[in-house]
Amino acid sequence: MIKKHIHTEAIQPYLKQKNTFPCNKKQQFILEGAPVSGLYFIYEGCVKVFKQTANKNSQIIRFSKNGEIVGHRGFGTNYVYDISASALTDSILCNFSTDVLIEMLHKTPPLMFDFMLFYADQLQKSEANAKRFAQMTVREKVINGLLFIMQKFGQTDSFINITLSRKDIADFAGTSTDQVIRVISALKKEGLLNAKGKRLGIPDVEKFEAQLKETQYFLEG
DNA sequence: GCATTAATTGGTC
DNA sequence: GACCAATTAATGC
Repeated sequence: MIKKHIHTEAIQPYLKQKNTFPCNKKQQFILEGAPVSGLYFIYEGCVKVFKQTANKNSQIIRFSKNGEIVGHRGFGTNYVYDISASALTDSILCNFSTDVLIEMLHKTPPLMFDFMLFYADQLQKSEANAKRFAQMTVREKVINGLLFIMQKFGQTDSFINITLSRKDIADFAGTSTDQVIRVISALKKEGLLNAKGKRLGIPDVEKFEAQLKETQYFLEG
């Protein structure tokens, strides 16, 4: 979204004010409850956005990859971040301070417009999301989650282009690590899933999708 | 290579 | 389906 505008004349001065820094795998760069420090653009890599829940569990809200932004919810009226974010792979991030961002948006209406579309889209997805979670079986949650991850990060040679821990998959699908492992090994036995160590892959997407009953569309996008 | 983490399996409630 | 314990595999240094 920012990328699309990156060559327009008007925003060049602001781009100089961004702070680019590397973020290694597992490193957390947004802490829930911490004061907002602007918005992050993912220049390279993959990132997860999550929320801590009561015990020691967490819920993964969404994944982001290069070209996308994180921390946009802290922008505007919020004083502190209501989510945490950490890198899933070694990444390169750009931080735009809230001030710079505001000015940039004011001076660049097309960018502002794209931001608006982005927010509207996010809202729509999160509403669609909320409905569908409760009545899914564990197996369906896991299948659904894996499908989404595959769709988002893509697959080469029948293996998904990212390696997530079983815990991350569980946090995303809304189950426990135990359950994820059990579903995965069942799917493996059924020949619906490739698994080599931590790497997973879907050999036959159609067959895999067919495991989901009726009204199941993907999470997010 | 060793030490720490993560994955997996099996069992109990 | 949640929780725990024991074993084994993967990973970091």
